[in-house]
Amino acid sequence: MLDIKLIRSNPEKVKEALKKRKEKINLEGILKLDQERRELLLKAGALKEKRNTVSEEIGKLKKEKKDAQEKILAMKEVSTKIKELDTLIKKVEEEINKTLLEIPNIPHESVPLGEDEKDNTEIKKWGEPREFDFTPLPHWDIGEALDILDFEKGAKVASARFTVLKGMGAKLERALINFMLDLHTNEHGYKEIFPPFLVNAETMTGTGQLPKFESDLFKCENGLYLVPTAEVPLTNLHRQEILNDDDLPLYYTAYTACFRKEAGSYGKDVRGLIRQHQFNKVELVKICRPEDSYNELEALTKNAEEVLKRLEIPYRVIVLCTGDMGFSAAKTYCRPRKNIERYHPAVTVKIFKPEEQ
RNA sequence: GGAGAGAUGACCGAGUGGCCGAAGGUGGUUGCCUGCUAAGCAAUUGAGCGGGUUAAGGCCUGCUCCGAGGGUUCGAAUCCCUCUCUCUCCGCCA
Repeated sequence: MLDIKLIRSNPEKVKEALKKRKEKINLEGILKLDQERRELLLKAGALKEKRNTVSEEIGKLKKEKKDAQEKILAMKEVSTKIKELDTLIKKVEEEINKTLLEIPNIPHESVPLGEDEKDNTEIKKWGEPREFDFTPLPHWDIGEALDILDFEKGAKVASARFTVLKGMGAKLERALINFMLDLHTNEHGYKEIFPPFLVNAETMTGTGQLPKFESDLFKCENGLYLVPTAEVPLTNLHRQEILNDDDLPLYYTAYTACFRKEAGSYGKDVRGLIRQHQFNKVELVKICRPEDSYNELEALTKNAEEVLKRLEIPYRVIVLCTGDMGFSAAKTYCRPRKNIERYHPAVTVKIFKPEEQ
């Protein structure tokens, strides 16, 4: 969420950012509300000052056993007015806050301008895709053939977009989680965290999932939400805390299962493990000084790339354009769900060999 | 689920209607001292939101904040109601 002060003092910059992101949000409205709020604050403040001083006088008069009735009556009226103003201020503030939560982050200047996926820029490619002298099968066929993936059972015990891992498939999943956590904790200096998989609404708001993207989340009856990524509990570990400069930067890594409703994706990626309601992820989060954040992002991306290098999976890193970035991002190397893009022989050949399309 | 206790500043901890943004201590910062030495002395040290002023650092000023929200009152950390969280004991489940 952007600071209202930034918008107030630098409206052109914010307008520019919104334009880049293809967001149609009217800043004039919020600026007017902000102005209104400050005017009301001034009025209420003056009345409160009066109430405070006169109330003190009343206290003194009473102590001296003098009559204070007149002043009490006058203050009664003032109090009523204050109450009215306070109610109004609260209403205006709620309105401002609501609008602020709808405004996305300002893109970093290095982010390419663009509309959508097709305008993302590739900045790095690693590894040679393997050559096959046959047509490779997609993972869902191989997985079922090996009896390590079972999509039908997933649908049976839960629903579509759930998968049961069996035997070596389950072991492989567990091994990958351990491999990544070990790598990031032993060699990259991250602290391992095991956070709750369910979080409250404040936490979801802290990372920008709420209020705008509630329909993407699974919500429990008691009001808690299933985490869509470990980023949510990790970044919220320090929500509304003032961190000591000496303690920065903080590097956290965590495994969680991730839960996403995938609303509006009917018919997309219906096969295989690409778009699941539940999947496993090892997340990297850094909390650092603002001036260091872009360097830290570069280092973090390298840490993530290391996983793919060691697994010998060819990949490419793309920087998302302004139109394709996530709501609260200022710069991203990840598309949702794809992160650093890997080479899947049967699925992503085109990305790696565009000339053969 | 039942019974009880509690929530105050970075931390500990006083405070039951006006003189409390809040005693005292710890910690932090600054200065002094330098043969009682992992010490002593002194000063200083919360935040948010506004307003004024300044080239700026800053300075002046108002309001709000004692878990959250509401209420009583001229006036609430202090009284009343609701909620949340923490702790202890009992039960239940595993």
